[in-house]
Amino acid sequence: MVELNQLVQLLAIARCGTISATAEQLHLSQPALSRSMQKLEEKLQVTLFDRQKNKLTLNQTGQLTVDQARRVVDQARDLVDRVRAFDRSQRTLAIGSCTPAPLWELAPLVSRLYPEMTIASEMKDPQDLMEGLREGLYQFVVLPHPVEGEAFYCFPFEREQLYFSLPPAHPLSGAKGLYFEDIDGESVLLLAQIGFWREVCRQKMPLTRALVQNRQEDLEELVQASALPAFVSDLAMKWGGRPENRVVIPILDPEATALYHFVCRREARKGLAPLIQQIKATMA
Amino acid sequence: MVELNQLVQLLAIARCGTISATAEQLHLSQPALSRSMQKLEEKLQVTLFDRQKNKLTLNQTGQLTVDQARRVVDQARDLVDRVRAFDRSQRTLAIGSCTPAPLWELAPLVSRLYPEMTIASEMKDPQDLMEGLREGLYQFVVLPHPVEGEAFYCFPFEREQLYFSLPPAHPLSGAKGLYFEDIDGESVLLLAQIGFWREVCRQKMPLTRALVQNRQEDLEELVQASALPAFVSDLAMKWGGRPENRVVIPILDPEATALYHFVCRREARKGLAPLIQQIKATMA
DNA sequence: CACAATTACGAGGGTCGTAAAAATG
DNA sequence: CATTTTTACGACCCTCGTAATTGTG
Repeated sequence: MVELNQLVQLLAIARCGTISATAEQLHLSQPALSRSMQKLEEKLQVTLFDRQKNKLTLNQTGQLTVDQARRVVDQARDLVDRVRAFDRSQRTLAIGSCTPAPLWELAPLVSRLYPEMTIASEMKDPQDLMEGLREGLYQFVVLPHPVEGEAFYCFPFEREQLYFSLPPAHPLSGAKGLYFEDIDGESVLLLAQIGFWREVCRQKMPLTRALVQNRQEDLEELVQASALPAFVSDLAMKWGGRPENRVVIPILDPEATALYHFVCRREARKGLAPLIQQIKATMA
Repeated sequence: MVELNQLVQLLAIARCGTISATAEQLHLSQPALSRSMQKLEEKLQVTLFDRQKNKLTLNQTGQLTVDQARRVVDQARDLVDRVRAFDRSQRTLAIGSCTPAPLWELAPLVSRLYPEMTIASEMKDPQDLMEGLREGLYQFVVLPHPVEGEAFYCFPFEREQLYFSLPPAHPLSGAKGLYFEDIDGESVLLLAQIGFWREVCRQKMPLTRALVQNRQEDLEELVQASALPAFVSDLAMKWGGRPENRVVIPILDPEATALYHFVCRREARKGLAPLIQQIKATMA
């Protein structure tokens, strides 16, 4: 059997032209490379080079060997990449969610149940999530609606209620409840990574300009420093506390309430059984 | 870069099941193989086996690696085969001929002109010869007819005349010339390796039973020991002498005369130029 | 004379086999 | 107790680098 090493060296020679230049590029001495190619020729029982004392060029057989070697070496490299990627995918549990809130509860739960796994979470549109689930990109996803069909297993597990966060001086700060359209048209402070809620906001408050902040801290500072409306939710307050110096008013539209559904492929249900059991026990 | 060696060993383990059995099959000690797989895992930065102190089985990543390794190893083996085959084809000059006679003259000529080449000659139907020429199986072929078309280079270079070889006691032994049909119906002695002539014989003497001999010596002995008709040709007599105790009578049908044509692919003409020149000089 | 390739030779690293240990059915 | 895997250790081979040789532009 030929050595991959020697094939790589042969490819390098085909690139560089001379043994000396190649040896330098490979961090090898010329004699070593020269002998290595002689060994390769012995193994193949074939002459690969035209040797003219001073000059060395690939002959026709050598050219063919280069072509063949390229395929083998590429495939060997692919092997390494694929094996590592597969191994990584074996050790990672990828979760897709339409909003951040469910992950706050789910992530600790998952990492406690599968301590050897690395948890990867991602936020996407519900549509992309379903596609990713079909392709095996996610072990499970969280959607704001149920999923029909034999191919999937699905159950609701958590509810999130959206609120307006208004400064006390705001004209509507005394209301017991508000609708999206009550605030529509005012500029609103928004966090970037809110997933699905971003779309709800666009739909229900088409006239509003969203002042999107990438970082949580920046948002909080602006909430304190400005008189602009913002959003919070029951889950956000549960994990992050109530915003200071703000009145919190529930939004009465049905779109302001999301019922999150756990969705996985039917085949994956068995492997996720302990997690599913735990979710149902914790959140029911 | 992984070692092909290790991949081969991994494949063997996948076949044999245990390290011990595999080591024996590979003529290796168990410890050596065990360490080799550990090295492979280190190289890949991946765990390939479930180890249970006493037992060792491929895990999922291992299975994937086996699949990938099979492809790489197969391709590496193909490389060796293809390179050797190509190298051999570079050093062999393959001639296809429809009958043996042209080779008697051609073979020495070719081997003198290309002393580093090994000469391979083969006898086939004209149809197969043309196909082989197109596929590159032959550098050139000898046909009993010209070939049209831009893709080929073709010229006639030798003529062969067929004779009946009859015992003096044969009723027709006094004839100055004979036709195939004069003998048709009699059993005839024939040599196996006469290529194209065999077909001519079948066409022109449909009633005759051919007593085919595989070896030249056997034929000669039977020609002497029997009263059966046989064939010779001017070329055969030129190289092998006249048959003893036989009268030789020319066959008058036009099919009993073959005009041999040299045919090569147009692209190959340049490489064969010295040979073509020599043939034209010698045989014209 | 600079440069390219090959040959000669000693040093170092890697792989092998034997021996021993640990664990299982 | 036989079987399987892993660890320990010494021997050997193989490849590497340095140095020297040969040949070319």
